[in-house]
Amino acid sequence: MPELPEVETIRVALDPLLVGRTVVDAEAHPSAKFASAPAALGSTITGVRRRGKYLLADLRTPDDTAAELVVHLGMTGQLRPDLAPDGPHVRAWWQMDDGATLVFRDIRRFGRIAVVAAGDHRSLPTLAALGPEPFSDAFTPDGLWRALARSTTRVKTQLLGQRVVAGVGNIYADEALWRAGIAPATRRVGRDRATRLHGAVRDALAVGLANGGTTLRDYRTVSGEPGRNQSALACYGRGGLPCARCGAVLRRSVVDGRGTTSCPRCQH
DNA sequence: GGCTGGCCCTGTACGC
DNA sequence: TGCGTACAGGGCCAGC
Repeated sequence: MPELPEVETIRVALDPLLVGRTVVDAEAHPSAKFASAPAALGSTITGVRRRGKYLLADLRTPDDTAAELVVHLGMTGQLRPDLAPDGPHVRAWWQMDDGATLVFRDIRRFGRIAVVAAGDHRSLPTLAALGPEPFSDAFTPDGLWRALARSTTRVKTQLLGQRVVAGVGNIYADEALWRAGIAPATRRVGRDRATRLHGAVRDALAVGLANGGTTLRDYRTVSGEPGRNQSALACYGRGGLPCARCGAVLRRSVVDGRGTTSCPRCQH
């Protein structure tokens, strides 16, 4: 499930392959989630950015206007130049003027593709309302505390909601809450705990980024390699195993419908 | 306006 | 071996 570290790893690899290239052919699955991919036809890619879990390719269209190709990888999405466009689970592809073809493969079809006018994210409400980037100056301990205090929703669900901070999914939410010593179902987070959580979010994401992302099943880098962060996880997916901090058995539970692992002793 | 829960989607694991 | 069922979960939306 690609979260910020996985999407950023993909972005870094795609940037040199795509910037300066013009899309000369494209095709998409008829589903409304993917059907607008060919709208990038004729456009030149001028940059590849990331916002939260969204990849944004800046486009200069044939009539010289600015647009964006927005890609969300969902749970099983991959962007690969080494896959055949007619292969299984391919939902879209774009052929570039250098002959390379970027293929979007998405087994479960939870991904999404949109071509929009630059900055016009009205058709993507989560992107439009995205919170601060976790490594930006806009993400502060005080801002996180205030954002969390505005709601009584469980802290893990708030992290997953993308509004208090962008780019955190189920894996890194569990990891960050474990690092901060906060129980995932907590509804009230005070200033001190928000400060701990702020650092923990950054730390968990930074480790994931340094390891090229977490591969549990489907995530692959642009070159098809798995990430290396799965062996660095302290909490997510380790239910039934001892907590690396206190030795208690990590507990598997469901928080607002999401599978969750936490330590019953050191996460309060 | 905030919150909750259901839906989408398909491969895998598991029980019978 | 084959079938049916549960489960995984990010984003969106309807309903309260």
